[in-house]
Amino acid sequence: MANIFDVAKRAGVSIKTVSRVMNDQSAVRAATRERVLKAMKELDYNPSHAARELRSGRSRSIGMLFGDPSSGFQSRFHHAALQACDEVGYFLAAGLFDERADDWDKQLSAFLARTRVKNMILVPPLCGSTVLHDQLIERGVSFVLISPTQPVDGAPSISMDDFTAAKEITSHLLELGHRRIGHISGDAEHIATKRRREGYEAALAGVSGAEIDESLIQPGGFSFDEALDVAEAMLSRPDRPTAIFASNDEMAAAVYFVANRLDLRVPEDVSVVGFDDIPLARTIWPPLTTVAQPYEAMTHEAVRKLTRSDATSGPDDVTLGYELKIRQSTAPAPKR
Amino acid sequence: MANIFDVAKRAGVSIKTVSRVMNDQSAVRAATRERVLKAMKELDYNPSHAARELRSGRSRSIGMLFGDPSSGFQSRFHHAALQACDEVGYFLAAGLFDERADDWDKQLSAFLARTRVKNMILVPPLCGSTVLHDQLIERGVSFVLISPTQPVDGAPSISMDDFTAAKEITSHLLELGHRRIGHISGDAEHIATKRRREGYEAALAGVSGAEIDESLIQPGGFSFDEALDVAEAMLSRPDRPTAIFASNDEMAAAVYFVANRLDLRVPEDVSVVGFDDIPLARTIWPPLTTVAQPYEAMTHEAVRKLTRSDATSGPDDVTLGYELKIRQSTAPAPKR
DNA sequence: TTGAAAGCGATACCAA
DNA sequence: TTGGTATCGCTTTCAA
Repeated sequence: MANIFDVAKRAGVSIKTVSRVMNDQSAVRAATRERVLKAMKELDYNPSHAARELRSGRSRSIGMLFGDPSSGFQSRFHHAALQACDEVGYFLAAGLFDERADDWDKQLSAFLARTRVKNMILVPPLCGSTVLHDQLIERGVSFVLISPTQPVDGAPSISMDDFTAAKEITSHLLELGHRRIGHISGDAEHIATKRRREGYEAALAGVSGAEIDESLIQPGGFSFDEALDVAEAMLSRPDRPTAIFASNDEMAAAVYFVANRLDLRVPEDVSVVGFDDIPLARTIWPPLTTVAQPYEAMTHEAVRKLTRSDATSGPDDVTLGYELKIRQSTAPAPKR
Repeated sequence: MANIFDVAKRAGVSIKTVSRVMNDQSAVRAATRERVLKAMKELDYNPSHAARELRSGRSRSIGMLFGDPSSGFQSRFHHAALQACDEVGYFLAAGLFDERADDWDKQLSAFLARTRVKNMILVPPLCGSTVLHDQLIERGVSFVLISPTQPVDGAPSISMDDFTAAKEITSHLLELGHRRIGHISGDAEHIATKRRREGYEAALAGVSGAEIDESLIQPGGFSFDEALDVAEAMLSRPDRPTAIFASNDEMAAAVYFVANRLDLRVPEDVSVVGFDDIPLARTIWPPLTTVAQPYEAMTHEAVRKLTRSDATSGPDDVTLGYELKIRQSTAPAPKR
């Protein structure tokens, strides 16, 4: 495998010039740069990332921590991150992280020590831990938050417009004639929970017959298991809602689950909508109407923020668009 | 961050001795080793993997390629691999791989060039590509196959006992009184497809009334979308089966999907069993009876084979145990 | 059993 | 705009 000396020799320059070309430094004449580039291509040159990392002290990896393995949410981010890192020639250093463990700070230290990453992308639910943020700041690790619980000083955040999306999907339900619409909200600490709930309430506001009923809004912690109980309670009521908006797809799956157990049909007896568009959403019956998060765009933006030297470019906090996926879990409200 | 010199100084030895201790080389007196270990701990020493890699020319990463992002199957392997690599101080280099793309050999070259991995774990469906194997062999990359399509010379393989598991889960159906049991098989090229089908046939053999009906055995390519059509055909027959054994969970989900569309109830009208135990299996309604693959054990074994220097230890091909997960998608056969 | 010195392939400082 | 050379932290060879 060719190294920098081979390239330098072939291009008739010094290794330093080759290095300059690789690192996009300006002080190289265009003609020289071309020669070097050509030599690299001809030799199928690939810089040794070990050597670059060793000498520069900078890691060319971006860290990402994963928790619950069953979350379709995280695997979509993983996929997007792999893509985004590829494109900028970085590596993705994935780590496991058990949020429920006591020694999570040890886990973090070990991860940082092993990988030496200096840049991380934090996705929910981990991105909400202030203790985690403090540790990272203390260790001089930069990070970008995706869909964060709350803003963190000095850390850019990337989100989608949860409020509008929630409002829109709730309006979809209203247009179908639903007036009693339940909401299973997420983890109380997460800002998306609040935004989605607000969107839901905003859609309801002013629609006659669709007044907000606090008892129809219950927390499900973004968890399938937790939502099971909430859905059970909601659907067992004599005045049960004709539609339920779950704050994520896993909780929507829990609603399906309970509906089936109670012999209610989706969407004939109860319409269900979710949020996220994880793979599950199109695999269950009926295919779930939901909001597709811009996983790819969010992750690309995060990687860009972490790798662009002109860190001042663009605003610190970015909000990206979503897509409403109308599938078959919603139908006109049943007559009573 | 402490380096090897700091450790050497503190332990009162040369850096070479520290290196020996790190690399588990025998030629170090026990007392010396202890001193070095103590110094490392006190200084919270973490060797620079960049330096080790650079100098030794060996990559400390194990490569793993991921295809279809929606596969719960792959995300379970990813999780297991992350764990297993952690334990032996290796890194997981994950790569994206589009099997349908024409330039997949370019993708592979790029992956190998960038990461310089010399060890890979190949999981389905990628592990079946002979072209991939040839490329890897040509490039001097060692690999372990998990649940391979077919044996590859010189590459150890790790599988589970597909035959017995399939036989057992089919027997479960027989015990419930089912006699017409459909089978949606997997990708024809994959050996697991064959083994599972054989297990299914073996269970049926000799059970009166449960003779094999070739028209009840149809290929679904391990794919949700493909299985949709097959399930539709099978469940639309006047003499439709009372139970279906799908060769993986995603295809079982497709059976649920179609059953619902046709107004058949699972398990009252048709029992369904799958294979793999992906996260989906317990999230859909009713929870799917399936075979849990030993993801963690398989992956650990693969990592062990790749990292243990005593490569001769143990047989080349290993078969691991599975677990039957009886859930609620199976019920006694309906009377006709 | 231990140590001295060379060198892996880049980057960075200082000169030219 | 370009090049020489020290250097990052470790492993390896050779010698003691």
